[in-house]
Amino acid sequence: MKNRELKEAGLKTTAPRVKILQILEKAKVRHLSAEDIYKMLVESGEDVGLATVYRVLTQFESAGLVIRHHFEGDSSVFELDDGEHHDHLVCVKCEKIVEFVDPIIEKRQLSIAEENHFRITDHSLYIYGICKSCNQLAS
Amino acid sequence: MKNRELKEAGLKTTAPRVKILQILEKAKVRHLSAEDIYKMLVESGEDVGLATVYRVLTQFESAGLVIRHHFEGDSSVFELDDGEHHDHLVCVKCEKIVEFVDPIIEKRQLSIAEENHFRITDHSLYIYGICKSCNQLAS
DNA sequence: CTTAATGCAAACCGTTTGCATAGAT
DNA sequence: ATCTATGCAAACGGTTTGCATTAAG
Repeated sequence: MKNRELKEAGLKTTAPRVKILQILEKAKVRHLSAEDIYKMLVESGEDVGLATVYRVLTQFESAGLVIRHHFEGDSSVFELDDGEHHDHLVCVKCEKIVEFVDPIIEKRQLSIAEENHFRITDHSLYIYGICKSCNQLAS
Repeated sequence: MKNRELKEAGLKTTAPRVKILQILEKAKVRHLSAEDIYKMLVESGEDVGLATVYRVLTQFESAGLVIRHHFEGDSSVFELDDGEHHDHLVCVKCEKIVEFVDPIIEKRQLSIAEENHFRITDHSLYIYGICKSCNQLAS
């Protein structure tokens, strides 16, 4: 039941919120834009406005249910926050995304912030490259 | 003379291009938005349109004179590309930016790409936080 | 019943583009 | 003289907001 998670986040149980949470949990792709989610809702016959999708995602973000990424480029993408921080390795050809965590990098980041007297709030590390399969296709 | 750099980049020597290049080279702040640059131009009495600032910056980017960053906030910022790679520590309050290079992180990134069979092309690491002075202002 | 959430359309904001004019070679 | 660059204003695309309506508790 999604109701539980919403309640705990202090959000009323409404159709759009439940639906969006379901989509985020069940989608085969982990990183979705507001537009992606909106389209999925429309396709599954839901009557939800794009504005609501944005509002809900923003609320989810504040509630810690979701993480918003500002990928280089146009729109933001959202992914479920399962509490496990990770960074991203992105294939610039096929857009495949591999998530990873590297304790050494994490530690160094903390040290760097500390050395510069910053109270760290967040960080984003994206490594861009070409994945194995794209690499094999002569380009 | 800026003419040389422009020529080498295959760009005609025009007043807006020369002026913008000068600003990027001389500004006390290394990372500037298009709007920042536009304001500086206007303040120094230049008759340049914002659209031109964007066009010129985009050309500079293609020419490798400048690097465009998409930080967390709204707009993009530009900095001179002096060929020295570095990452960024960004204050989310006052937007102060500290540049750094960490050899350990650099090395780990290579390993991670390799482990995942990615041929690395690029990467970006932004650490977001609150700097000392902003931290002291009770918020 | 009371107050918060939604849909719609309009507003926003950074950035881009079309077009007629000014400027570089 | 030729062809690119510029300024202006309008267009754009993602995101936010105002407001009347609907629904949750």
